[in-house]
Amino acid sequence: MKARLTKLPREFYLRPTLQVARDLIGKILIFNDNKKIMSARLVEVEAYIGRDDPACHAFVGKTERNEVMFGTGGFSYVYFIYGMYNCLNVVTERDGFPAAVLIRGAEPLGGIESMKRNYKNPGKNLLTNGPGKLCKAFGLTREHNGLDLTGGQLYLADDGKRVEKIECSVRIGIKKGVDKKWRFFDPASPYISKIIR
DNA sequence: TGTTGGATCAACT
DNA sequence: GTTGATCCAACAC
Repeated sequence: MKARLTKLPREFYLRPTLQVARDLIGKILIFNDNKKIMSARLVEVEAYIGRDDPACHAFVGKTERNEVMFGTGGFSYVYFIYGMYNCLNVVTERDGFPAAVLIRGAEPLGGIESMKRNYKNPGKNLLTNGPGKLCKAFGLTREHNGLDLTGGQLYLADDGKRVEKIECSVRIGIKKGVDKKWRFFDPASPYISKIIR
């Protein structure tokens, strides 16, 4: 726990999306909301690559909503879905290439009390084993769209810990492009949203 | 200007 | 296993 955190540099996000997605497993997501700092270790992500991915928001072209995905990597893309939930994405690759990594699941590390307060409905359910829940726990909304992940408010870091095994599978909850195995997760974690191969 | 459907979650049966 | 909650953006007219 005393391991030194290294904030991921811009270059990390500018690499091929699938590589970034795989490397994000085991990294730490940190969010500073002016009061408390919350952090969680990523255990599940999915890649969305505009060019040949019909499930990606950017597939149909650039719009006001997905604008950030077309920009330079290393920015947040938060969108609202199903009228109730936000999902957090990390934009990847260079300017003009639309791609992002959806954060689906994470293990809470710090600021758990803040997460519970944000979530309001503690219950026996896990706080962060799903994209919508994760955003609710962190208090992320569309207001956090387009944040620079190399800044101080929202960013990702490496604590030097290596995940023993990373598995991949088809993505979840989409209806197009389901043949692509672009979901990466840590099979040893209880915080993955679902087990599929 | 109106309609429709979505990268979800939780509460039911 | 199925369904309701509920907002925004894309598309058709």
